[in-house]
Amino acid sequence: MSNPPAINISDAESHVMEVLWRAPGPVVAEQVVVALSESQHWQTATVKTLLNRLLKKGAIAAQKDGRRFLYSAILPREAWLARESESLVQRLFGGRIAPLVAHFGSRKKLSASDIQELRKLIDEFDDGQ
Amino acid sequence: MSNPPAINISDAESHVMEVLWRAPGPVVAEQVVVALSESQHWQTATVKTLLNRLLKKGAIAAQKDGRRFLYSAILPREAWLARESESLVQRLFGGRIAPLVAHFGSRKKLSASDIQELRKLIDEFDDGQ
DNA sequence: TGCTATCGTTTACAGGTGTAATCTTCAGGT
DNA sequence: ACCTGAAGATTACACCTGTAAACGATAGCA
Repeated sequence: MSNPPAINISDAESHVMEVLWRAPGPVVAEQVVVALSESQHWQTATVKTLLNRLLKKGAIAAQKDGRRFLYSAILPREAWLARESESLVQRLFGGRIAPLVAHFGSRKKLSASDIQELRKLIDEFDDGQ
Repeated sequence: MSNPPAINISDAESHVMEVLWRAPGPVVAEQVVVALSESQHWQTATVKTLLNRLLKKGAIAAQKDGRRFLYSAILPREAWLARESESLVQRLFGGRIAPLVAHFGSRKKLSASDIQELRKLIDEFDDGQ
């Protein structure tokens, strides 16, 4: 108990994080803008704001490289996924995923290969312990 | 295409909605306060603010009953669950639930009975089509 | 050495949220 | 016919978000 204060990533910020997570190494602001130019079309200024907010939150780090900065993620994507998904499953389905899966299934969101994949997973869990 | 504008429910608001969804019929504000007094300990005024915001958003309805109002949900819980869970699965796992399930599994969040339940579900989906 | 293109920094600004306090109205009791 | 207490309505207010524009510093070119 008494975890580190828990960093909150807003929706817009998460797009920036995704770029940093995917990048093989530290990136400069402009690279983020370019990487996002397809999905989001944000001004450079917008991305810079987001980078600064993430910095302030401690989700990313910046190291000076001459006149500009190289940004890299500190918060691991895994940790973020864990918090986000667990909190949603908690809020919406009382903490159990089966109802979530049921929900998806009943809305015909599952293809045959999804089902196959799920079955494999479950088999693994099962003999996993 | 061109769905109704999509009602957004904030976190605090969702607790109020849960009360309305659970209630067998319309309820007055004070009942909501009481119902929430365990989990949240909000002042009556806070709950009223939330009820009004939900009204303005069209998520709930109010019918006059003497000097007070009876509130009831308009937005179906099902619709809300659908939007919320699909958007999270989209954002976090590219729209597929298998990785979400894998995630939970790898974090040892699944009990034996969870696994059993999941397996049953999947079997159903499978011959369901 | 002065100008400009480029970075980062600061400021902006409206709308949503969490969390109420305060104001207004009116039904019911004295 | 008042007063009071409960309901709803209005106002508050700080922080977070989305989305930038404006400002300031400075490295490199002319």
